[in-house]
Amino acid sequence: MLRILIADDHTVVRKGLRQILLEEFPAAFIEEVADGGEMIKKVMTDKWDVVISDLSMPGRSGLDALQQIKHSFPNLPVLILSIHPEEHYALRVLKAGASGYLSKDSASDELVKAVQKVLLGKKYISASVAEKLATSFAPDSTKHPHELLSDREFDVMKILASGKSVSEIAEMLSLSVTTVSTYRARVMTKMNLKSNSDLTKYAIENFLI
Amino acid sequence: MLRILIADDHTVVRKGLRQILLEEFPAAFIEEVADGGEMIKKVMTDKWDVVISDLSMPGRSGLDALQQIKHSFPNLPVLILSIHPEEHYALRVLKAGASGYLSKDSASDELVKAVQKVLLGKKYISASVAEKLATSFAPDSTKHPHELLSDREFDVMKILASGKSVSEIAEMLSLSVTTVSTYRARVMTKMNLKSNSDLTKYAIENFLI
DNA sequence: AAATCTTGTAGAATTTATTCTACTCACTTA
DNA sequence: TAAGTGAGTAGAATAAATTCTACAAGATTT
Repeated sequence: MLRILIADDHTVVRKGLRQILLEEFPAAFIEEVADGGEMIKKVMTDKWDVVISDLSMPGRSGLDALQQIKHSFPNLPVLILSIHPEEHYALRVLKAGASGYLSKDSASDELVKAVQKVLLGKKYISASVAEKLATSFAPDSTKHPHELLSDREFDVMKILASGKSVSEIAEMLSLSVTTVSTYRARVMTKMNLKSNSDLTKYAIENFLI
Repeated sequence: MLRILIADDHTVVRKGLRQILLEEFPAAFIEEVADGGEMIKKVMTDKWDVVISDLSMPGRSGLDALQQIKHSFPNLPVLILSIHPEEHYALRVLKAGASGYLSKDSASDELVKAVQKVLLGKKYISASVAEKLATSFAPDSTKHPHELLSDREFDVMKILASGKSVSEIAEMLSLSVTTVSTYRARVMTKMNLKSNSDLTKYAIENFLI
């Protein structure tokens, strides 16, 4: 019998997952837990065919729990679910040993497909994650993206992240605005971001400001 | 027969809600829609006893749709669901005419209780929302600058903080770019900030994004 | 009831930012 | 050593954002 463990702190989401899975696998035995700690416990005591876990749960996070599970049961497939768009976490999650990463707004059939795939021991990789994966083979991809920046680019990046406008920066550094814009464009390409606010988020997360 | 309309862009959440409601109201007729526009359409064409809607959906937001619904059907109870903790949105949502505000991590029985209550024409107010309500009558209730913003301004502020450009927002909300710029200017004045990155910082610090 | 403020909306004119291209100089690499 | 690459810099053309103004509908205050 197919045994599926669901871990998510939202009751609504657990019920929804259960429902979707039961429609496809009517004979499955499905159990639900609400946080990472319980998930670990269940994984240790019972046998499962697949675990579907939220990434961000109270207490021990999904990622943390994932690593621990993988340590004890390297062959147990774990699908990670998240409210975050794929681009931010997918890589990190796959590197930690997950068999797939799905954002919570995926359609039901995507979930079902993913489960079927990982049950065969394969990985489930969506198109956008695949792309991300491909670029991650670039030679210097182990560094933090901001380490790719040249000095001037890095300067401009930090000042932008702090909230200054392109023309203020041009004034501060005695450069043409177009020069600053060029730096900005290069920064955005290298760091794979779009807006100044993305920069601010990045800088905050990485303690650059 | 009890007729319930569910609006949420996440399939998983819709299924979960349906499941929880069916357990309590086995005879209920439940329909699902995935965005604010569809919700409006359904509300206009059919008769419902209660609407349960997500707050943040693509396209027309839940708040926006709520106001339109309340305009046409002042007596149709609408329960608003959100992933955000109650304190930030509850007041705004209730003021817009919702019958209750629940965060998505509420337990199933809280949802059921809320539905039962609003079906009687009453409001569902959780303890923490009640407290918030009470303090909102205190004279000094403008601690957080963002509470000064109008609904539209608040919408735009959040989207800006998340990194979207003015023109993307205009597109998303079907407004002129100049309108969005006007909102932005008003937001900046009211919150006494200068750049979009300042907004991002603010939003991160105040858990709005 | 009248006067005043707030909100939602946008146009015209203007300011700012971006793109695309390009040039020089230093530094690698075949 | 010749050729290619990356960094620092801008200009012209274009695109995006802002400002200032305005107006109607509601809400609030006097």
